[in-house]
Amino acid sequence: MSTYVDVILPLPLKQLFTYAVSEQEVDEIQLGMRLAVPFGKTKVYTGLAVQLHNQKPLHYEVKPIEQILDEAPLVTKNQLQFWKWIADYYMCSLGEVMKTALPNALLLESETLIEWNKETEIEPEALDDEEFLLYEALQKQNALKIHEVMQILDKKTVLPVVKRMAEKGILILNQELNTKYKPKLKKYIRLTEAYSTEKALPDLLEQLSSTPKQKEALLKYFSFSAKTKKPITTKDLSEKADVSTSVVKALIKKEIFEEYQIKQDRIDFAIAKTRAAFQLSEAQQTAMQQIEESFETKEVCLLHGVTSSGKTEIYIQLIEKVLQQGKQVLFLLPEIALTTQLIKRLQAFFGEEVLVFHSKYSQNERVEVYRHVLQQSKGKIVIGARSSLFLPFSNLGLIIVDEAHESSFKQYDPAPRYHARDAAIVLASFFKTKTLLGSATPSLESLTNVKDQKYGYVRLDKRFGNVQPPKIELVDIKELSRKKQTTGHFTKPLLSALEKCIEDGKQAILFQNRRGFSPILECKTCGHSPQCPSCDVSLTYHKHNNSLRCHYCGYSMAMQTKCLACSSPDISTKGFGTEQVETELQELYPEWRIQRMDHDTTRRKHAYDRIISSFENHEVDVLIGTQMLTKGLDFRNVDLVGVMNADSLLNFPDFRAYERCFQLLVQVAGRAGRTEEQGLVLIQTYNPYHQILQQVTTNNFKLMFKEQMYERKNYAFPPYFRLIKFTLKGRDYNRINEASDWLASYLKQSFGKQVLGPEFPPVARIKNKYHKNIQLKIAPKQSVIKSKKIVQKALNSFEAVGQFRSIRVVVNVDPY
DNA sequence: AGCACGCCGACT
DNA sequence: GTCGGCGTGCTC
Repeated sequence: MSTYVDVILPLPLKQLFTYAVSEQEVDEIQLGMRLAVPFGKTKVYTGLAVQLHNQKPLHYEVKPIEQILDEAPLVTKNQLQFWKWIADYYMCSLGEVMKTALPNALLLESETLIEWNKETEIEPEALDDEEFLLYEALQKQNALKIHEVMQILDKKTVLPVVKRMAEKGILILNQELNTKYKPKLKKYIRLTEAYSTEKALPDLLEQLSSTPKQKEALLKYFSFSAKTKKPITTKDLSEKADVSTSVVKALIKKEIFEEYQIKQDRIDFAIAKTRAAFQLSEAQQTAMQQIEESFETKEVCLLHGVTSSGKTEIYIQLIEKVLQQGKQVLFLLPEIALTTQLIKRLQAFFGEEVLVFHSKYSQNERVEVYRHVLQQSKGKIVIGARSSLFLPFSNLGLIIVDEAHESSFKQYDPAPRYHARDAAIVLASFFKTKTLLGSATPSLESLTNVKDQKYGYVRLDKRFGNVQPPKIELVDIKELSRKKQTTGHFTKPLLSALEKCIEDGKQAILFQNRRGFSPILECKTCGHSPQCPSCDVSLTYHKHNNSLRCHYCGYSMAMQTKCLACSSPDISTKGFGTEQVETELQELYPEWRIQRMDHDTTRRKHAYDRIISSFENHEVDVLIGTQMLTKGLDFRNVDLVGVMNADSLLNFPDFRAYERCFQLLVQVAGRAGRTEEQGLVLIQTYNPYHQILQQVTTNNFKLMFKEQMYERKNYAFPPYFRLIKFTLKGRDYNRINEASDWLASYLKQSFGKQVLGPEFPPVARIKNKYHKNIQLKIAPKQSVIKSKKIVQKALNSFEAVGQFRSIRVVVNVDPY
């Protein structure tokens, strides 16, 4: 008989924890269920049962579990296997994976609630200041949480005070277990039991003969429920019977009707599917066949299709085939592309078979999607951001990763720092199924796998309906500026092209890869520029609220009119962002309708949709934006795309900068001319002869690949070598230096020259913590598993050094 | 991660 | 002299 259960706790701790279970509980517990368990002196956490056994732990007292939270497993065997792979490969704990994998509302956590002890008589005069403050607060509110007490008393260590009061019997402390998920309930009405038989009916009508409106409502109720067999709300009934709601309320009062509640879906499924038949073009059909052929021998296929080549139609056909086999489909997209047209198209076709899952959903909504997937009750197709990999699929038949080159598929913070594209392939293999990667600008990694015959490859290089690719031209800012043919940040060719475009009744997109007004403010007298007090960066000027802000920690201060160092009023700006582009253009053309789309203008939930649809409806002439513009948007009426400054993309201190610049520019260019007329793309730059920019204008993907691969090989970077990046963080500058030197030399014992650094990143201090990086390169011939074992050993030894306890090490496998 | 315990500087 | 800061260690 098993009497112990091992659980995963949603904490960054490596081990499992063992709890005692009673005989009765053993029968109820299945692996994959959640258990509420006590942890430490006060806390209760949600643990996940992963093993039942009867080996009594030797070195500690075992605590019993508190409660079983599920009636059936919430996490499947497949998921657990996937969690283990993620934890292993990305070098993090299972607890961290659990925290990412389960919707937050399923992870309850206990919270100490502080309540007034009503039994004890209190004389407010006898209380000290802090006690009185709490007394006052508890007059207004029944219960306080610890962090609320912290705010009221305005200090961090409140527990001594609270405990003292609890001992005196003034306060009661309660551990509140909050089951966070709350189903949404809606009130309906029905006949009470006394009247729900046929016999009671004549009696009832007789009783209501003197109240015609009530009788009318009752009759309408009968006809409605006979016809539809559906529940009805008070409001609906009163509308149907054309009486006021008070008439229905009166019937409730007479106990003829009663109210009851039904759980509601928060997510609207009321989308009718059309399955409008469409014909694939010849090119699409060939591509489709090639994909299916490649799936016969290979696990992964890369669909390399230029923008608007009609990849979506191919996806739809493939999904349809998988659905016919009764299997599930996972469709992964970068977060930002999720609110767009693609979803609408899939929903229009598949209707309520489509479930959407992304970060703008509330916690409760996510639980509902999770449960639908688990029970396979609704929606066989899940469209979601990277975290939807963790949904409880049981019967997956295909994974599609669209825009597979997107670096946002890599999670950066917190752990697990997984890459959704790579993890998707592993997940698919657990289900013995296939992965399709789609992109207009595939990553060098994926292309290398194609070259090595690991992936299949299908090319779609004709735009759908034979739309011509846009004409791409470079504009030399340096030369034009010498000839005085620039206005602000606009060159003359760009302005004339804009004018022509707007005159023709078309729309234009301007791309500037920086938000805000201008990144750096500089005093012309002394050269000082305002810095963030807790990070090593200059503050960015934001014009709309006249402030200076730090993009790292969010610190903000009012814009200064005088230099903070020398009080000179002569302040100038360096560099420029979307806000400044907007201002300049609006000043030049006051009559144009200009809209900005960046982090700042899309913060609210529907802001993004609103901007997109107003642009689609041609309520806007020029759209100015950051990267956000490049993600899968399909605008029909755009004739011109202008890139304000391509150089800012090239000058990143990162080995992927050129690749990324190429991808970004090709993606931006793809927004132009998606109808019959050929679009124009103008790229402003100081380096028109730069090889990458040349390759963009000639659309020379092959050359770019060849050259970049040569560089990667030369400098031993991915895809040839694998990378693991270590970031050490700590408040003490000297300590961080010592610690990083220690870890680097430890690693060098095994890896020699393959260890780079330690080195301070460009921004060495963020939120008052110093950062220092070490990079480990793993050669193609070296075993990744063995290397990771050595790394783990190094990290364990590092943690054992007492002096380094205050330093956190972040491990990032395959960093982006 | 959170939380308790324990050791030192800024105030009554 | 105490209170409250933070470094250290532990959690089944």
